[in-house]
Amino acid sequence: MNKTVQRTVIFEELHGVKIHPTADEVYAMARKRMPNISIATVYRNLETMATNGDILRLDIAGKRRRYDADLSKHYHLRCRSCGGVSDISQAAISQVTQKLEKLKGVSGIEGYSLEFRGICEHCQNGEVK
Amino acid sequence: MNKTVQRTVIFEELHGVKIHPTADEVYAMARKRMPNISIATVYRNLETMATNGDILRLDIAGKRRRYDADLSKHYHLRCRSCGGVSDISQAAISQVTQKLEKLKGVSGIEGYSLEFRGICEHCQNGEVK
DNA sequence: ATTCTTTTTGATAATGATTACTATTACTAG
DNA sequence: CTAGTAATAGTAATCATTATCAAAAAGAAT
Ligand SMILES: [Mn+2]
Ligand SMILES: [Mn+2]
Ligand SMILES: [Zn+2]
Ligand SMILES: [Zn+2]
Repeated sequence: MNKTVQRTVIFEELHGVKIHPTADEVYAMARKRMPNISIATVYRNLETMATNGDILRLDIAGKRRRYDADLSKHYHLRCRSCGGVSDISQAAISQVTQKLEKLKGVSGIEGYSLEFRGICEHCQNGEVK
Repeated sequence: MNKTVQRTVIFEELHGVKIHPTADEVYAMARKRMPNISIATVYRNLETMATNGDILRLDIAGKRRRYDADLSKHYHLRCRSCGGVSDISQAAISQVTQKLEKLKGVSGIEGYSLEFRGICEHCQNGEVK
């Protein structure tokens, strides 16, 4: 992992925002400091950083991929209208959801999805799919 | 919503399997009964049925979209290795997860994702993004 | 500092899933 | 049956992401 100006700019720009930007949005931010940076460089580095655990990759439900420089454990609220992502702290999550159920009209929260990840029975047994 | 043979075939094929197929997989199944059916027809009808609430659309984490004819409330296990989806009943879910944490080696479950859906503060206030 | 080796970049092409388009065909009400 | 509407087959377009690759930059070794 060599140090490059591009890498630094991408990392810093991602750290400077709270909007959980897409690659395109990071690209737009980076271009202001580095007009010749390539969109491919942005995609490539965001993926590398995410793989290395330096940033979070937010892969959700058919929408564009977003990235998060905040590595602390927390949850996200995705807006059905604008597609944006905002944070929900882990500490607040259970309290919030219980209260939200009772406070109608105060919040737009409409539901949540729970997805388990792992290795299925077939793969555990080495069967071909 | 007219009745068409294609619609019936797609619906029946989806009901006949437990694998939560992708559009491609439904297409492959449907072709056996109707060799000239178009992939576009499969995509179109699966989307329409999902929108109408006749089937479930399983949009998960950057993977291909899958569909489920089982409308009962239940959860899914997605395999990291093959990408397949299998069911977890709602009744079993909390018991299972607690027990799985203690039974190492017996299950491949490695984590889960929780995503909230709703309208964010900005959109609730009618602000442009 | 100079050369060599490896990594990274920028530009662009390719990919792959989904969606859009359109002329033709199938439904369905009357 | 016929007119009017909806759906289909075939294919093109879209769009986010990946892949490719020659040129440039970074790091290591002299
Ligand atoms: Mn976050
Ligand atoms: Mn299911
Ligand atoms: Zn919003
Ligand atoms: Zn599997």
